[in-house]
Amino acid sequence: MSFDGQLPPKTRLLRAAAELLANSAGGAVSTRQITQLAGVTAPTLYHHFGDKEGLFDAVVAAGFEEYVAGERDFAPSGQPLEDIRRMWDNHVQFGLKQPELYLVMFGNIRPESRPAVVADAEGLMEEMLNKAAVAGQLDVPPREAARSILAANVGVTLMLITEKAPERNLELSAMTRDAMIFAVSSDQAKSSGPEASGKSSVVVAAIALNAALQASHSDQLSSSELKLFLEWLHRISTSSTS
Amino acid sequence: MSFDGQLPPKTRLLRAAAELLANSAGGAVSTRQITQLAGVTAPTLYHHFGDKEGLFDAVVAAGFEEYVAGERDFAPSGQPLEDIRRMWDNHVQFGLKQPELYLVMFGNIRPESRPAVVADAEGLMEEMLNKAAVAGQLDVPPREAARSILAANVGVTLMLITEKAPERNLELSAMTRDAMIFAVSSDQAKSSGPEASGKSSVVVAAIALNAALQASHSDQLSSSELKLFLEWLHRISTSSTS
DNA sequence: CACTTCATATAGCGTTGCTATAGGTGCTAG
DNA sequence: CTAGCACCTATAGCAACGCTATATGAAGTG
Repeated sequence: MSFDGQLPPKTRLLRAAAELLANSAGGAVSTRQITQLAGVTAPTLYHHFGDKEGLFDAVVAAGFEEYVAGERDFAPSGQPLEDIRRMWDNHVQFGLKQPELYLVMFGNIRPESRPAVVADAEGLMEEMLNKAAVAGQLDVPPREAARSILAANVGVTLMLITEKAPERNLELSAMTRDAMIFAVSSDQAKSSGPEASGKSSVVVAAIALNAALQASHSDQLSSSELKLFLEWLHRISTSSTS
Repeated sequence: MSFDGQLPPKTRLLRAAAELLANSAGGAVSTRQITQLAGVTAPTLYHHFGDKEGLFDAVVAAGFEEYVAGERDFAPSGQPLEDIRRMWDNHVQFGLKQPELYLVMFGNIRPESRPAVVADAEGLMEEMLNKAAVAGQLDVPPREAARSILAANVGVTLMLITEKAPERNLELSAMTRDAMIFAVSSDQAKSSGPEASGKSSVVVAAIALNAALQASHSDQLSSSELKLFLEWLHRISTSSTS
């Protein structure tokens, strides 16, 4: 698993860094690890990339290409807002598939220094939202809408990454996504789009009862009865109308 | 500006770390800086906090106290959803006022390791949302709503932190906030808004659910389950609890 | 061949987080 | 009073870190 091949040292460094980053379960990656895996010594790294951060920026740039490629693959749909939905999902998928790379791109942020990648991602989304605006489906200027949606998108992705894979609840993403898209949509788009949250009053009432029961300690049911009762309540509460 | 006073070394270390962290424009803070400012040598730090991360956790814990205190100061309003709105704004304000501390708390995340502070913040918000659910103002289970809102809240705050102060657009926060709260609100809360009396009790909720269940034909429970469920519901509805 | 330019290596600087070991301090027991 | 015993802190230093001053090799050009 070494990159001592015939490739130029610059490429070997990039690949070594990317691989170590991907497998570095949260821990830091040292320049010595990278140069050793690349079969190169330290000055070579600094000759080509200036810094450790320069190298990581290059890795991020490569990762961003992949990200953008994924975003652009979804575009044929005639409905811009549907495309935004797919951009959101693609963003989340990218983050979950390469969490370490994602954290370098959108996570480790420093105040007052705006990573270029964020601005690019924002531009990408704004571009798409522009089409929606042209079609009269937007209720908010595209730039503001893009910033808002992207902020929520990043927040959700970061939260999902911190969860262990088996218990990841993608419902969180879907719900937040629809909420944001709905919020920037014009009335026209709202009525025609995927039917607004048609939650039945049953669900609302069940949720309310569930919360009320847990707040007050009713003694009308035995503990075993209550347990089963709450389980059913939960089933009703979470019956999503998709 | 040194903490060589009569305070115990543990306290001096905490204050020194907090101060250096607050003024470290994104750069790393070394243990040597901290111990020097605290007027203490290295082993003292490791005796009290185990390692550097332990110290930072302690600083975060202190910062979290402040955060929670801010969140709890807004609570008297009888309208839970309005309180959620204030929690959101307080969260953003906290992040902007102490960006470095905020980044340590919610930023530098490692995959598959959930910082305790996030879980706590989530619990705080869920608690408040529970009240909204009791009042029948929620369209989504409180836990899911809390996770979703908090995720967006963190995303927005991180995005605002990366912007230079003079050009920060708080409209981004307000817009995203309202979108998220609107999305989890029940129709009742949406339309009536301030009207809804927060007097809903277990009994009222049970009655509402009973009526709703009989009006619609939910298929989440089998017929036998439903029968027993309704019987229990009746028992709760007719109870004379406080 | 002389000369420049680019790319890589040797060796080491200063700093980092952390610790093995020892010494000082204040307590209670005899 | 003193012996012992925790508790706390300091001296000194290790291994690993990011990075670089300097030197060596390879390749192209006059």
